[in-house]
Amino acid sequence: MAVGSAAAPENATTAPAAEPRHRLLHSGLRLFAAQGYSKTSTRELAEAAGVNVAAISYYFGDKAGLYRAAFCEPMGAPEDDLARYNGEQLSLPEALCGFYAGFLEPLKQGDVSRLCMKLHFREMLEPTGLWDADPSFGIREMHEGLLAVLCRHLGLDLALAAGDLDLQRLAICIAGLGVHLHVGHDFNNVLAPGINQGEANLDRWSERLVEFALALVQAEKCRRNGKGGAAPTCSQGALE
Amino acid sequence: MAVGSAAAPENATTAPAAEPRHRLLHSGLRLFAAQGYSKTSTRELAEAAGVNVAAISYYFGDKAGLYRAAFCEPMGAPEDDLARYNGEQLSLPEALCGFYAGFLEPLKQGDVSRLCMKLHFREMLEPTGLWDADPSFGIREMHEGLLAVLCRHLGLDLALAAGDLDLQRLAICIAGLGVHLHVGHDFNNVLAPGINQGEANLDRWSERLVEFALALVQAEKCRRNGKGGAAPTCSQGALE
DNA sequence: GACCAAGTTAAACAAACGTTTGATTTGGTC
DNA sequence: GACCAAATCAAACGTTTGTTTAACTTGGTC
Repeated sequence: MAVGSAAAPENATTAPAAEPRHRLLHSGLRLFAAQGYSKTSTRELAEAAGVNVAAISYYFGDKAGLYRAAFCEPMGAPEDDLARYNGEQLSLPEALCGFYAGFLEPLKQGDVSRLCMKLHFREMLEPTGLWDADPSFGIREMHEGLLAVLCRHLGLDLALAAGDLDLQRLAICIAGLGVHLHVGHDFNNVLAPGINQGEANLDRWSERLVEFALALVQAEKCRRNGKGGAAPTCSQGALE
Repeated sequence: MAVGSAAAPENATTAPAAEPRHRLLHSGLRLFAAQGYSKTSTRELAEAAGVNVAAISYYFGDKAGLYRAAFCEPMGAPEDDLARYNGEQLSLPEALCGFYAGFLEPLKQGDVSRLCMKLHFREMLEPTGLWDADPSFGIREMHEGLLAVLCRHLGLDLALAAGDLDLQRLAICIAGLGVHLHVGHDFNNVLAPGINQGEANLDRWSERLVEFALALVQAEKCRRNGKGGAAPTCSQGALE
């Protein structure tokens, strides 16, 4: 008799520890992140977890259920991340530092968090529809939080931000620096060996990213002040 | 009787047009880029191309051969890209403009080039070993070309670049802006609708990216001049 | 018309896939 | 010891996978 993924042996009388479930979750995170959903077979998942194949459907319904669980469960609330950089009273460097902390902390915390990040960014190239279904990993919230921070420090109206494609480009580039840290992680390690290894280097990443992001904001601010009303098409960006 | 992927009907007497081969190459590019290697079946590929399944092994040996061909064939020589920004006489803005042109031109040229790019960046997250095997898409050459440009304009010794992790970080970030344009392409289109559509917007991307990259270089230059020999650990970056 | 190699086809192949089954073990209750 | 639900298992299920086969069509040569 199969158990739904929501219920399950959590509510056992003496908590006999649903370790098979946890082991599956862990091997799922590891294997899905490393080789993708399709390339990972149920038997491979079960063997890596040291459990029987049937345990997958028993605990998670099916393979997709395990993927969903591995994708969603090991993650903190998104409000935590948002609060770290979207506080009204924060200075721009502080806000950016908090923003990039969301990218760097998973790298410090070890494999589990890093693989979880990798699993999420994989969905960028190969969407399985989990982005929309799961509100917990809100990339849209992240983007709009970043827009709010930028508007506040550039003296722009947040209500007009959506149509201001140059502001959007700035936000995309600032976020892109953080994203590339993960997407290109393994690759960067080959190009510049050791650049992601050790807490010292990660702290150095944090410093540089904040400095670089500040430079981007500054460049955008200068551009906006510099051109005034001179150029014909201005803050709107041609839409063709 | 199977035909090797190298030989094949090119050398037919009257050139009866190996359109099945070309059609397979095209549907392979499209489907592999959209859903990945494993999620794409040979029957799906054949049906999309309007040919028989056996044509895959006939023209490409096997599924992996088709992937390899779709990955490598539709690409120009890498020296073209390199020459665009690594010329000794180029100013920094010119060099950066040439650098980002390599990212933006595929977006202008339509679906085929864009999908080809997507197929390549997918390998970042899910390496199939084609990076090393195929020297044509040299990301390493791109990175080192960029390092050369930066050294030239920052007044640094290229021979010391490899160990200068802060310079490496700068190069990674500059490249990351271009990479994120593709990796986050579909996503950015949702966050900021229309931002990648139309030649006008792509030209605007080019302007901004060059400005932003210049700002990054400037920030790094300031940092290096500002600290002088004051700070204990300097341009080397701790390796722990 | 015989002949040939290139190209194309439907059908079949073994292997791997995700999932389900029914029996068995486990640990606690009465 | 009887009883039960939760948990685990090896074995089998039907499907889909990548690949191969052998028959067949085509177009040009002698």
